[in-house]
Amino acid sequence: MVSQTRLEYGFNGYQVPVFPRACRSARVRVPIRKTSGNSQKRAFEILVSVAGELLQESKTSVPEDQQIARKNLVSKEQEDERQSTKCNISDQETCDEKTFISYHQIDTLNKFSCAPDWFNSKAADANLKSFDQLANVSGRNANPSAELRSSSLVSREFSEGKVEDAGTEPSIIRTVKSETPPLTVSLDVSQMDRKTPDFFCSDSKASMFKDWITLGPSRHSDTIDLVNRDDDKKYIGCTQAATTLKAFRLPSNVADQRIKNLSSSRHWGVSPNLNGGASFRNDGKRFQDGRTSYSRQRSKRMSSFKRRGVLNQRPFSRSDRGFQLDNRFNSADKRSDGDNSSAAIRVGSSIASPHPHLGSRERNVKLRIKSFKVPELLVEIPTTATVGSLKRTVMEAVTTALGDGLHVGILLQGKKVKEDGKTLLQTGISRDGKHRNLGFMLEPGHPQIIPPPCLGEQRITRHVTSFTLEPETSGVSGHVPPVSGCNNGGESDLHLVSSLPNISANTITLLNSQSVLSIPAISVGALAVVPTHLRARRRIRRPFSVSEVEALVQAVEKLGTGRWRDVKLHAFDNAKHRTYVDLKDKWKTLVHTARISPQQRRGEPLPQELLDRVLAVHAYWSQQQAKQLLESGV
DNA sequence: CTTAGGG
DNA sequence: CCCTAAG
Repeated sequence: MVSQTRLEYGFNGYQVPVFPRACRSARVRVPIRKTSGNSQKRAFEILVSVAGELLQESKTSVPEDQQIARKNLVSKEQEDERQSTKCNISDQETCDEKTFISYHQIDTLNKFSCAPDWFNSKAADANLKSFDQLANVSGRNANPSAELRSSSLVSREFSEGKVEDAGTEPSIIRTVKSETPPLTVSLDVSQMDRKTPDFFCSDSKASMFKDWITLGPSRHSDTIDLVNRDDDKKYIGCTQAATTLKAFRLPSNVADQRIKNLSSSRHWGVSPNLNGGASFRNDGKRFQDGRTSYSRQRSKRMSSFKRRGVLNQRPFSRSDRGFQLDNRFNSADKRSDGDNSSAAIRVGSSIASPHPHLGSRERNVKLRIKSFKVPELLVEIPTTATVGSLKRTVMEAVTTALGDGLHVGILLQGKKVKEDGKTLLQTGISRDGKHRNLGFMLEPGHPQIIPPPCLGEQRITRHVTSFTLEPETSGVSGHVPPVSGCNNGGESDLHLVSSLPNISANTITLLNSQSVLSIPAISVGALAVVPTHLRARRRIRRPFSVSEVEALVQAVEKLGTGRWRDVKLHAFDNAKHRTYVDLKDKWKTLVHTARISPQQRRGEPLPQELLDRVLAVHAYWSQQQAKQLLESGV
C-alpha cells in the first residue's frame, strides 16, 4: 500500500504542516498510518498556500549588533540548508500504522522544508530566489529589512473571479504569483500527490477541499466521525475521532536554537534580526521539557518589559485572539458578533444524497469546502536572510496564523448559524434539492474590536488564529498517547466526515462575498517593529473534556488538593498541554461549577455525578487540610 | 520548581 | 489562562 505522505502541505511550494497542538510539543510523535486501519478516525490537513508581495523597504539602518546577528543567522541558515537537502520526507512516508515520525528527532524546520524534489528545485525556489536577489539589492541600499507582506488571495480571487494584484511596484510577489497560480488554502486529500507541484497552486486543479465533508448527525451520539473517503490513503492522523488543526510548533529542544535564528512568532510580524529570544513557548516546556529554558524565557520576559504596561496601553491583553480590524470594522462595531472579523472558508455545498434510498433522515449532507482564506500575514525578514529562512519565516507565520483561537462559524445563506445544538436538518443545511449557500468562517474565538495600539510608528498586530475542528474524543486525554494529538472539548457541532470524492464543480456555490469579510490589511509600518521576543503568547484555550474532568476528579480523590504536580503526573502525564497549574485552576473552576446552578454553567455539561464527586472530594480534603493546620498549630 | 490565590 | 508572591 502506497503511503501518501501527509506531511506535504503546499505553501507556495513550501510545506505547512498543520498539526494538532499536542503534536507540537517536543517528543511528540505523529503517526503516519494507513487509512486502512480505523477508518473512523482520520485527520484533516489544511493546505496553505500564501502568496505575497513586497511591501516596502525599510529605510532605517540596522544597528551593528543586529547586523552581526543577521550574519550569524545567515550562516546558520546555510547550514540548515545543507542539511535540509538531505532530508527526505519520503523516508517517513512509507511508514505504516506503527510507524511514527518523531519530530523530536527531526530537525524540524528543515524537515518540514523537506519538500519533494520538484519543490527544492523548481518553482518555489525560483520564486524565492527572486526575493533573494531583490533582498540583496536592497541590502546594498542599506535596507536590511524589507517587508514582505504575504497576503492571502483567496478572497479576492473568489470575489473577482481572478487574481488581480493592484500593486504596481515590481515585487517579488509578482514573480511568485506569476509562477504560482493563485490559490490560497486547500485542504485536499486527493491532490496530495507530491508529484503534483501545482496542486496547491491552481484553484482549478487543486480544488481546495477536495474531500467532501459530510455533515451529518451521527447515529450514535454527538460523536463526530471523521472518515476518509479513501481507505487506501495514508494519513497523519489522530487516533481518535477528533480532528484538530492547529499550528505547528517546534519541538522545544530544537526551538531553543531555532528561536534565535528564526522568527517563530505568533505575530504576523516576524523579525529574525531583532529576535534575541523566544517568541513563543512550547507547550509543556514550562515545567517539563524545558526546565531551563522556561526560567530563561520567563526571566527574559519579565525583565524586558512589563509587557502589558510598556509596550502598549492594552497591547494584546485580551485581544490575543482578536484580529486587528481596520476602520470600517471599528466603526461598524460588530462587537457582539464577529461576523466581520473572520477569515472565510468558501464552501461549495451540495446537498447530495449518497443513498437515495435512505430516508432523508439518514442522509448525509455532503459539503465541500472549496477553499479558505488565511488572514493576511506580515512578515519581516532581513534582506540578508537566506531564501531558506524566508521559507521558514513565512511558514511559521502561516502556521502561527492557524495556531490559535479560531473558531469555525457557519453561514447559511449569508446568515450566521449560531445554534450549535440544532441539527442540520433543523437548520436547513440538510435540505435536499436546494443548493444553499453555505459558508464556513474562521473567526476569532472572542471577537473583539481592538483599537489600534499606537505607539508612534510601532504598531503591532497579532493574529493568533487557528482552525480547529475538534469533535469530542472518547478517551481520557490524560491517558491517551499524545499521538492522538486530538484534544477534546470541541465546541463545534460540526460533524466532519470526509467522504465521497467525485464532486462536480457546478455544485459549488460561492458565498455572498458580503457575508464574509476578509481580515483587513495591516498598515505597513505597523508591524515587526517591536521585537517579537518581547511578546509572549497566551496559550489557546482548551476546555477540559468530560473525560479529562473525570481523570482529574479521580486523581484528586486519590491525591487530594494541593498536590497538583502529583495529580499532573498521575493523571495527565501525557497531556503536555495541561500543566499542574492548569489542573489546579480547573479544579478551582470545577468546585465553583459544582456549586452554581446548572443553568449558570457553561461549556459542555458535566454529569452531575461528577460534580457531586467534586464537591465531596473538595469537602473532604478541605477538612483534612483544616485538621492538619490545627495539628501543626497545636 | 511548586503552591496558592488573585486577576 | 495568566501572573506572582511565597515557600
